[in-house]
Amino acid sequence: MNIGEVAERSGIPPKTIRYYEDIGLVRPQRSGNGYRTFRETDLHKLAFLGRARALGFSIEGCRNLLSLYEDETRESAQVKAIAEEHLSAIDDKIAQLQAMRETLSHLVEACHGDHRPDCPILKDLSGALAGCKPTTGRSAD
Amino acid sequence: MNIGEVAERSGIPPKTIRYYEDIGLVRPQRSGNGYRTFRETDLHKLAFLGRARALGFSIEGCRNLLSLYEDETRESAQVKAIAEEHLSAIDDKIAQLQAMRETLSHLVEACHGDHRPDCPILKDLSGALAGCKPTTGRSAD
DNA sequence: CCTTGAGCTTCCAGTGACTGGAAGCCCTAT
DNA sequence: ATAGGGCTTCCAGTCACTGGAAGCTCAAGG
Repeated sequence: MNIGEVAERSGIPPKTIRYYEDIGLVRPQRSGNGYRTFRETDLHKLAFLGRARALGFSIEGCRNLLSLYEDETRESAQVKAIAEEHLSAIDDKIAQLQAMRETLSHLVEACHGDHRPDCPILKDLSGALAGCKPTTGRSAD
Repeated sequence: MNIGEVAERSGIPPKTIRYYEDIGLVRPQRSGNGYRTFRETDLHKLAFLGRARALGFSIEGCRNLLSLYEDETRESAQVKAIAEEHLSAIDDKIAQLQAMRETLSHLVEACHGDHRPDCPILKDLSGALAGCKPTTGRSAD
């Protein structure tokens, strides 16, 4: 197969496939005219990479998963460890995004969104403490 | 103030502050020796940027927010629009991550994580359909 | 046989938002 | 005079591609 066909069948664009070759994730052969020639196993590998990437694994994670996949002496614990590490990274990201979401959605709700300049979003960004009534001077530090 | 002091007071590292100057987010003055000189307003701006970045706004988003902040003729609707767009981007990311999390956590649960090579995580990545019992011989190809 | 167009090749540059490091100037203290 | 720390600039690297230019190859049509 040429690169166009693997691209279509694996769902990975030609550019990316070339990049994957560059960084040693796949090693297609070459035919006489210099074109890359992919076998079914290459296609399989690329599809594997596509799915791993879709699950958010980094390229290095994919590389490790792929080498475990091809290693018949692997222990599933190794795979699980990689996956668990990634899972916890995902959880961290979700938590971080949810914290942002929390703050931001409150601010958005509080903003009138009209033609006047007053804006609690900008007020917050400029350093005002949210929900802080200007009572008797001494506010939080 | 020199860069070190603003860095400490704004919580933004010197490198990043220089970068922000490069891309035109702040314009500190220069003293005779070539050192950057920051005023309180610069510090304020940097703190603003720090908070906006912490909420996940892109640099361009920050630039827009900052220019609205400094624009007395702004309409809060403009600010709200930026924030809402960002909020929806955050929601998209959260959804995407949660979808990954969902799949991945099922796979991790299903993996024994022992010293044997059998691994549902790799099986899934290699293209097997999840929950597909290999009943009477005819398995997936 | 020639042309045309698609498909392939390589290489270089850019993305976002920094971050690290090198080389060198400035300032203060000893 | 020297040592150090802080400041300056510029260049390169990160991550995972993506776009584009210049040029070769191949199959089909005239």
